Amino acid sequence: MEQTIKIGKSPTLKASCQQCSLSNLCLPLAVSDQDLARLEDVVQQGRIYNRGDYVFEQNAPFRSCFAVRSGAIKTSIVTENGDEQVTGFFLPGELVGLDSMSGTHYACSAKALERTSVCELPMDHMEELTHKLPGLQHHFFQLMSQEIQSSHQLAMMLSKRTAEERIASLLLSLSSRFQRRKLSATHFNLPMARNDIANFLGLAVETVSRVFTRYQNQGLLKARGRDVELLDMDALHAIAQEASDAPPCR
Amino acid sequence: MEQTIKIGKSPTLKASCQQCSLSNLCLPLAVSDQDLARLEDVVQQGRIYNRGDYVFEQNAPFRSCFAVRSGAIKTSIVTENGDEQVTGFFLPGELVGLDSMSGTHYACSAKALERTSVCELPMDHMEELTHKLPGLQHHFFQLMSQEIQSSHQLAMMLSKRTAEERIASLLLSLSSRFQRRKLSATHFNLPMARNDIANFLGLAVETVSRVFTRYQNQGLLKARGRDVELLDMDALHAIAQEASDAPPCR
DNA sequence: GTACGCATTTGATATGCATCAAATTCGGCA
DNA sequence: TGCCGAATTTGATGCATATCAAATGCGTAC
Repeated sequence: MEQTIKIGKSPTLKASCQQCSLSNLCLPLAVSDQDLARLEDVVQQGRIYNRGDYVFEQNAPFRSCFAVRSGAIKTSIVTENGDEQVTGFFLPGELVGLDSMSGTHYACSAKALERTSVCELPMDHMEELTHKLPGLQHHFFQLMSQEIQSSHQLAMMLSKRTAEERIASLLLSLSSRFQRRKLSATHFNLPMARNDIANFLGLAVETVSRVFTRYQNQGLLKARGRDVELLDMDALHAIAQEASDAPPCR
Repeated sequence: MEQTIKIGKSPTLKASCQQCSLSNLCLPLAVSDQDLARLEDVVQQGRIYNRGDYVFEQNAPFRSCFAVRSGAIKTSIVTENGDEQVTGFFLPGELVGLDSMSGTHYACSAKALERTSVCELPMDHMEELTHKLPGLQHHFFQLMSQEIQSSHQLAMMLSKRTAEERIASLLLSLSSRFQRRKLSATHFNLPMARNDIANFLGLAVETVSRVFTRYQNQGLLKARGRDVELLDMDALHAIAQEASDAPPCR
């Protein structure tokens, strides 16, 4: 079936970063007004993808990174033997594709989790621009560095944390990212399926489901499908950070 | 005891990247000769650390990244509750500290695993330089992107692979990195303790030890302490990549 | 050379989570 | 509105690996 209406192929417009409500997330004041104008010459706005559409696929020739305007994207890598690892979820104001800048082909696939609009950043042009604008260059260094950090955090979770801790952490991460966008920090819709959560956190779907119900029984949250309400942020924070109640030092 | 002879504090010399045997790893031909000269004005060479010394510590003010000249470095992050995650091992020709460029303080600690010499790259000066040299900027983007990728690979390992697969992968990774430096790909000394391996791979020390002896019994390798000889690279590759012998598709 | 402490190995047991199986609910579409 | 496949939930069982415990080996300093 899958009647993919490829609006993504519609003519792209010159972006208007100045008026974008996300500009302070996407490119936090890194650039002056006249720099913004130059940026807009390079950035292409208006690509829209439906749920399940690929923004780009692993091993396709690398051209661009993408800034999420609305919706949500998940990235994942697939090994030869076919198993997949979800490497990240990207919400509005966040930049997808930085891990592919070292090669000629995309290192992961990026799939729209819901109807999603993005701005395209052709990286050859962007690199020219970052070369001219030190602030923008610095900003890109920061973004990439942050992504390394968050990936290290993920590694920490995967190797040291229990299922409950991982899920609490993810919920709190999403919460704070919604909050950054002036949305509710306690009541939101998960953009991803349980399956994606499980894969991302290195758990089985069943385990994720069980933890959700457990949390619900404990009154920490209320969840109906993807609709989630965090009822006890303090408890969740406590769970997310606790490892052992043992003495603080090794 | 720990009679730390802080040679690291000795006067640093202007680097001579041109004559460095690692320059093709560290900065692969990214820059012309005259650019190299400028690079050498910024890079400081000659810091030496003894085993166990910190090159930098988590939460200390961020200033510099470090290129390994000889020896080996491990990086790790520590959470409030005190547990540690080794996030990487760095061998000669590799660059440490890229994950800290997004903040004002180091995001991890870097510890010398053996007697180690590094070149210091003060990042404020480096950013001026990358700004002037597009090739160098591009190179830095590549390095950072690679680190994101490898961190994603680590995440994949931690969440999807068995203990045997993880260890085979690490050994092969080290092997190919030694080979890049024209050293033996099959016979080398592990720069890190079993403990570090275990932590990095999200395993218990005992498990690492057991897998080593199992591999030894199967004739895949010979290991006496840190001295390792890989006897059957093909088998190790097979183990590292196999997940299921099931049908190739999901 | 010898002794100490730490790293590594080996063994026995416990457990968190995966896996298998099946019921239930949800969401999209006719 | 009602149906169908997919997503989610719930239950029962097994296993890979952690954990606990202890022996052995090794490097280092005296």
